Amino acid sequence: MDKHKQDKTEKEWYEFWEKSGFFKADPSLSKKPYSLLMPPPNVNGELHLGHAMQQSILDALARFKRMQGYDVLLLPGVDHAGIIFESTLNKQLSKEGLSKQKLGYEAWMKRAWQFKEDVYNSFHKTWTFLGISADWSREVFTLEPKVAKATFEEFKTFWEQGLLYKGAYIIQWCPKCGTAIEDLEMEYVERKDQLYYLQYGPLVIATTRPETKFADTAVAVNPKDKRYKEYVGKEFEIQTLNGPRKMKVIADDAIDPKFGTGAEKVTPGHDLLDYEIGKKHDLPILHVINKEGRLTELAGKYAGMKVEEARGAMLPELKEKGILIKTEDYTHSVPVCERCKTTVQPIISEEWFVKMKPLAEKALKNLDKVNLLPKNYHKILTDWYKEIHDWSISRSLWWGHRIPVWYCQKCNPQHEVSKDKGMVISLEKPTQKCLICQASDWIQDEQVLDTWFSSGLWPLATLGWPDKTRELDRYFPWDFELTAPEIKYLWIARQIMLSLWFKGQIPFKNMFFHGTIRDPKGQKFSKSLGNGINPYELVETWGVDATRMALYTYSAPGRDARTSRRIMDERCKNFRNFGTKLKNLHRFIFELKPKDAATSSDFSHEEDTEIIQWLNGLTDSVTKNLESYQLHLAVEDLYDFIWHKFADSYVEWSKKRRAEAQPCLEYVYKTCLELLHPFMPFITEELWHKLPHEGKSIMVAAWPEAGIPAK
RNA sequence: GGGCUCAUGGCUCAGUUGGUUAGAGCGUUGCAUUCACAUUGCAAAGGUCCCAGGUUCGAAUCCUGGUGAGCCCACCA
Repeated sequence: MDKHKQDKTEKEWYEFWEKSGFFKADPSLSKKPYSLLMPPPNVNGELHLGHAMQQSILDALARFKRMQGYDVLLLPGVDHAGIIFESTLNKQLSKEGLSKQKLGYEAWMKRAWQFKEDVYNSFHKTWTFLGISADWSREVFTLEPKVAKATFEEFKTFWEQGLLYKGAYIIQWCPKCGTAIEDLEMEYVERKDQLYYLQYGPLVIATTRPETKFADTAVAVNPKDKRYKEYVGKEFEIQTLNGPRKMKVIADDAIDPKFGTGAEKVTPGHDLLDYEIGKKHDLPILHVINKEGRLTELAGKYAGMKVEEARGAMLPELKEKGILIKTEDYTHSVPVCERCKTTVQPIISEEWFVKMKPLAEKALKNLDKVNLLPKNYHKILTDWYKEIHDWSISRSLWWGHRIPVWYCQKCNPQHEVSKDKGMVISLEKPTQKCLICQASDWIQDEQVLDTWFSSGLWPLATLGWPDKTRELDRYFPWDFELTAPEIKYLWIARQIMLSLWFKGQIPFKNMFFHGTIRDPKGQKFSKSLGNGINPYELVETWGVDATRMALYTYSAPGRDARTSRRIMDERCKNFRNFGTKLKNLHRFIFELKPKDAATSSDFSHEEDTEIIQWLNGLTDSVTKNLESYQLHLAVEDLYDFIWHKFADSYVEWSKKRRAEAQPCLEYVYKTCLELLHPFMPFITEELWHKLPHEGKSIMVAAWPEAGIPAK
């Protein structure tokens, strides 16, 4: 062994693999395909420990299947992540004293693409140092033309099938992000507020939001509530800050008689429940909150104030006019934007929607064709599909796929949406004339599509759909896909619906939900809490292979993990030591090989038989556990075998018959490296190269099979 | 208000379809060391597998109830 030969660095090995073309899918007909789809991380911020685990899992499976002789496609990509991308970029801009408005569309877009490029490069660095063996030649970004084409097809098809509609509905609006968001993009925070009791004619109602009083159009009670029976259907004059107004008392089942006084003000313009009540009772809709979260002219002298500001400002007047009877402390959950934590305002806005019921029904019928891990996700998704509601797909952002709808300026200045209005569905500016008025003055819908509208097509768009490509034929449905649990509805449920709807097939055969890595208290890691662990630092301290191994120990499907930098260090250190063990074994077996070492053996010595039997057991269990995606078990078995059974037991025994045991030592050692390669790609490659071997790399060595080795 | 998941030695976690003295790593204690490896080896201590019932020849594992923790969903005015 040439001791002076410098070992390759991890970066050099990575380049060697990449240059050798080992990462590329090889659609030659002789090999069976195995496809894995990388969940595209958001181009925003850095990859965290969860990403590192997710991608290490993908990589282990890809390497395993490759060694088994499959044509493996591990397709990588990145998501443009509309809302969170804009919010991050705009935050950055505001630090420079800039803003979206100040820059204007063109300049902002330029900055956006630059920002995207920076994040992209940092992702690539992370992927490289983690050793991810993805086919980079097929990498996809969700804003590229390929995805635009697929998204357009999706939109157009929905339109033709009558599943798409646009209209003014009550939606959740984030004043800070300046866009509609979905329920799924909101979270609730507990807040201590006041419950205000207000006089409404003869009744007293309780509300946390007195500022919406300006937009009330009725008072409602429960029809079974005896206290108020006599008032129902009657109209009363009530005192408001803009003078007296007439208002009707209506009865609706949705009112909880136990809340407050049992009587409620109804504000159809700014409350989801009230909107429904308003629809049923044909109430007018008033707007007192605008899209910036400020009160409208309807609020008189309070117009222009922010919601919470106005609430405080109007209290003295309410009290003075005798409208405010009393206040109570009240703790409740307030909906905030998941991205920027701003209080969400329900308002009426013109948005696009997709009718989801038929898609959900199809998904329900086919869900059992997807192997969901852990399998209780079957019920979780089923329950969601059963109660699906329409998908609000428009966002008032710049970063995203523009809605491919063009309005005729001349005959449809209101941008109305209907088959007999001047509008065209088209990706590019239409060249034809308006069918209604013969003009050709087109203007595109200003909004962009929800990120998930394109991400939902990820399994299809990445393979070139709607074109009938060879890749789509060969790699779809995907053999394996994995994700974090928090996007099970936003992403997974939708991928299933969309694939079934457009392709008639499930998108993936195996769907793996990994757990969430949390801090010791069980909280999620987050930038704001500052409790994050940077995978970079772990890799720098302990090496990639050790870090990957530590992550695999947390990879049991559906299991959350609690950890800390200290615990990660502990685990990483352990596997770093394991790596050292491997190197020392190599030294013992190969560098200190006795001169009279046997060159062949029938492995009939009882110690040889024993270790080979154990090794066969290991091969079977690692193979089985990889095939059932239980990487944590495979890693445990490998560790136990190599350290305790092989090094501590067999190698010790072998010392008394060192020369004779050589073939068995070599055989067991080499097999171990191969079994370990999917998990610890770098060290196994480095050591394997120092062994007598056939082939260019352990990456393309054949996966071991249990059995008596050939003599 | 519904639903899901978890509860195993000081800490972080394994434990396949119920089957002999319940495992690992870290930590702790003792011993060893010119031996491939102190980034080591050997050994030891440490668990009524949350509680109470039930099914079974047999339960950490299955069922019921309870307690505690976490998560998800829902139009908490």
